[in-house]
Amino acid sequence: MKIATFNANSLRARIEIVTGWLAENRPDVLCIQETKVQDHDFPLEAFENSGYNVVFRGQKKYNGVAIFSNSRISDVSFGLDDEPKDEPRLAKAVIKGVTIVNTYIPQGFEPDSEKFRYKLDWFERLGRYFQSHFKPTEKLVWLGDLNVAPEAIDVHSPEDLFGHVCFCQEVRDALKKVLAFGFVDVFRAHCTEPEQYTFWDYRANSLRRNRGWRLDHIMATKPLAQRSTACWIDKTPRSAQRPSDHTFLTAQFDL
DNA sequence: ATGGTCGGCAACCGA
Repeated sequence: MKIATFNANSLRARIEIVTGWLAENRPDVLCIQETKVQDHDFPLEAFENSGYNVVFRGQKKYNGVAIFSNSRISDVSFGLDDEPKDEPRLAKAVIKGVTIVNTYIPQGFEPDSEKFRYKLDWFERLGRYFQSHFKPTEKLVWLGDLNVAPEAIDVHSPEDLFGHVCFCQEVRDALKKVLAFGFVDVFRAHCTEPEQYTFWDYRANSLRRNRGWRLDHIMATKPLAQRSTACWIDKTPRSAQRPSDHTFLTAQFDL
């Protein structure tokens, strides 16, 4: 079973990238973040002949999540339990007996901002969400744009970025606390190499200089992680009309 | 050098 994640930064702007990648790679599940489309404008027609079902929740301009699958999608819900639920940031579903939680975690703006406090709270609330709905012994995947680089190896310049909202100690501790539920970082379980990035800022020519970050993740509970056989990063083709600043991250499970 | 570039969507916000 192949499970993948991609931050689209507008699904409509990158529809050919997504349909093309699906056709070529045929994952069982593809989770998307930052669809940036309201539900009544979701580009369903583009996927009509793709062989994929899709569930989604969006809003105007920002955020938005979607789950694609070539199998039946059941037990669908959106958002955290308490207010603000942030439905366009969390999609949950069960596919082939695996529970999928697809999140677009708030980016956090700057360390001294209200938005960063909101981000840290979001991790706390997500930790409670996992505790109250699931057990670490079940087949559960938490994936998406988590907006955290877990370790120094996961950013291009750890010394320079230590105060950043996606790398500072507070946010890494917040991530660790959620992972303590019983999640394994599937990519790192298979690859310990440095410079394995999933995101490059559009600004400052960061892709050319490989000034990247590993912010997109596939976390799996131990029983599931033990069955993972590979995990890899596909860069979106820069030759595409509209390339993306994020990659497709895929995990393969022997299920 | 504390900038830069995208996307949405119509003046800036968010990343």
